[in-house]
Amino acid sequence: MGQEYQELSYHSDPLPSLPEAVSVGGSAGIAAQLRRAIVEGAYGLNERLPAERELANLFKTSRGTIREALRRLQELGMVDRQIGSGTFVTYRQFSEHTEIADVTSPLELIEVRLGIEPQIVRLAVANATAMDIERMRKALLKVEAAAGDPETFSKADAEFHLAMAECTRNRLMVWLYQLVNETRSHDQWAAMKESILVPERIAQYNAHHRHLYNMIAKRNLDSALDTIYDHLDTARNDLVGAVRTRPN
Amino acid sequence: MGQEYQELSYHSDPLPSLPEAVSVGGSAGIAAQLRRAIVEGAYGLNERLPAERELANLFKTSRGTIREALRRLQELGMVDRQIGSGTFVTYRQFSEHTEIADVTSPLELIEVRLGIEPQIVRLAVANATAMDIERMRKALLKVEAAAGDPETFSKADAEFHLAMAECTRNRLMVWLYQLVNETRSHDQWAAMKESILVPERIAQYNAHHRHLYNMIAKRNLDSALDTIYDHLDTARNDLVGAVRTRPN
DNA sequence: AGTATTTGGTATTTATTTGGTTTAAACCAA
DNA sequence: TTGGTTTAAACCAAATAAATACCAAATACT
Repeated sequence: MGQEYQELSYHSDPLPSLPEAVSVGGSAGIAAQLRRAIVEGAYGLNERLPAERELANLFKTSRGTIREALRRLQELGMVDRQIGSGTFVTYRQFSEHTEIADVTSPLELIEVRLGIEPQIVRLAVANATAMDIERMRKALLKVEAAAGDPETFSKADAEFHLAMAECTRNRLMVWLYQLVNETRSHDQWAAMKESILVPERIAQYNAHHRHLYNMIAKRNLDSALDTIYDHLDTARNDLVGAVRTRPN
Repeated sequence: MGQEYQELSYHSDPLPSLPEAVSVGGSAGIAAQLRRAIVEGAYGLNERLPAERELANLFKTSRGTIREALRRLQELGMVDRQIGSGTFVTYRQFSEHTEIADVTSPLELIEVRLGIEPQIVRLAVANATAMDIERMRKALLKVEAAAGDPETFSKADAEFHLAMAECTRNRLMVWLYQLVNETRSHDQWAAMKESILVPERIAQYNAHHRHLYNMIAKRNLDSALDTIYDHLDTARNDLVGAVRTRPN
C-alpha cells in the first residue's frame, strides 16, 4: 500500500516525472494526473474539482477508483473534501508564498502603523471635509455594531482606520494605508484575533475609535494624537501579551 | 457532457487530462463571477449591484443561491448590504504605483515622508546592526560624491534614505519606503529638480545626511530626529518655494 | 404626512447534489 | 490459493439549492 505513495511524493515537487513507466492505469495513475493538474494550476487554490461521479465518467472508470485516487491526494494534503459540497484544492502555488504579508510579523506591522497613523491623524484634523467626517461617522457606527464578533470587528476596524486615512485627502497616504491594511487582514493573524479580541478589549478599542472621531471632528489635534498613540500602544501590548508563553 | 473526453482517457501518455470547467456552478461559481466583475471594474466603488431578485433572474437561479453568493462577497469585504437600499461595492481598486505617482503632488509626498521617516529613524537607532551602519556609510559617500549633478544626486539621495530604512530591520517598512521612493523618482519631478537642487541646497541636504548617519551610528535618537525633521522641513519649504508663482 | 413600492433579512419546506459506506462479483499476479 | 484491485450497485448523511411566504427598513410617490 505504501509503494505507490513513494512514487508520487518522491518526484513530486515541480516535475510530472514520467508516469507512463508505471503503466498509468488504475487509481495511482489517476491520482498522478490529478496531482499534476493541480500543481500546474488547472485547479487553483480553494477551487472545486468535478464530483466523483463526474470524474468517473471523464476517466471512463468506476467511482471507487476515483475515490481511491482522491483519497491519495487527500493524504498528500492537496485537497480537502466535504460531504454535500465537493472536493476542494488546498495546495498552494509557490508564487503565492512570497507575499510581504507572509514575512511580516505583528510587531513589525505595529511599528509601521506607529509611524503612519499619527501622521494620518495630523493631516485628518487639518484637511478633513464635512463629507469625510460623515464617512468616518458611518464607519464608526459600523465598527461599534460589530463589537460582538471578532471577525467582523476586525474588518470594520480596518475600514474605520481607512476612513480616517481618507480624511487626509492625501491619495498617496490612502494608497499606502490600503497596503498596510492588506497585510493586516492577512489570515496569518486569524489565530491571534481569537485570543486578543475579547469583549472588554473590543470595548476599549471602540472607546478609542469614538474619541478619535470626536476629536477629529472638533479639530482637537493634541487629544486626537494622544488617543491614536494610546490605541496603538494598547494594540502593541496586546500582541506582546499574546505571544508571551509565560505570564509575568 | 462527458463524451468529448473519451479519447482523452488516462491510458494516453501525453497529458490527456482535460477535466476542467467545473469552477462555475452553484453559489460558489456565481460568487466568483461577481467578484471578477467587481475587481475588473464593472461595478465601481460605492456603486449598487442589481437587486437579489434581479440577479436571480439574470443567473437563472434562485434568490437563496444569489444571497449565498453575496454573503461570500460580504465576508471578503468586497460588498456592503443595506435593507431597503441594495448591495453596494466597498472594494477599492488598487492603482499601480505608476498611476499613483501621476496623481501625487510634491506636498502629498512630503506629508507621507514626514510620517514614515521619523519612525524609520527611531527604529534605525534601535535596531541597526554594524552591517546596516556600514551600508549606510557607503550610501552616504555615494550621495556626497554625487553633489555635482542634480540627477545623480537625486538617485543617490533615494538610495541613502532606503539604506536608512533597511536599518529598521523591518521588512514591511522597507517595502513601503521602496514604494514611496518609486513615487519620488517619477519623472514628474524632473523639472523641479533643476530649480531646487542648486549646489548650496545640495550641500545643506548632505550635511543633514552626514549628521543623520553619525547620530544613528552613535544611537543618539533625539539629535537624529531633529535632523530628519529639519531635513524634511527644508524639502517641504523648497517645494512650496518652487511651486510659488510670485516671490514673497 | 401618509401610502405604496422596493429591498435586504429570515424562515420553512422540499428536492438535488455530493461525499461516505457497504456489499458483491470479477479479475489478476504472486 | 491468497491478497490486491477494479467494477458495479445501492443506500446513508451532510450540504446545498430551489421555491415560497412573510417581515422590516429604506425609499419613492401622492
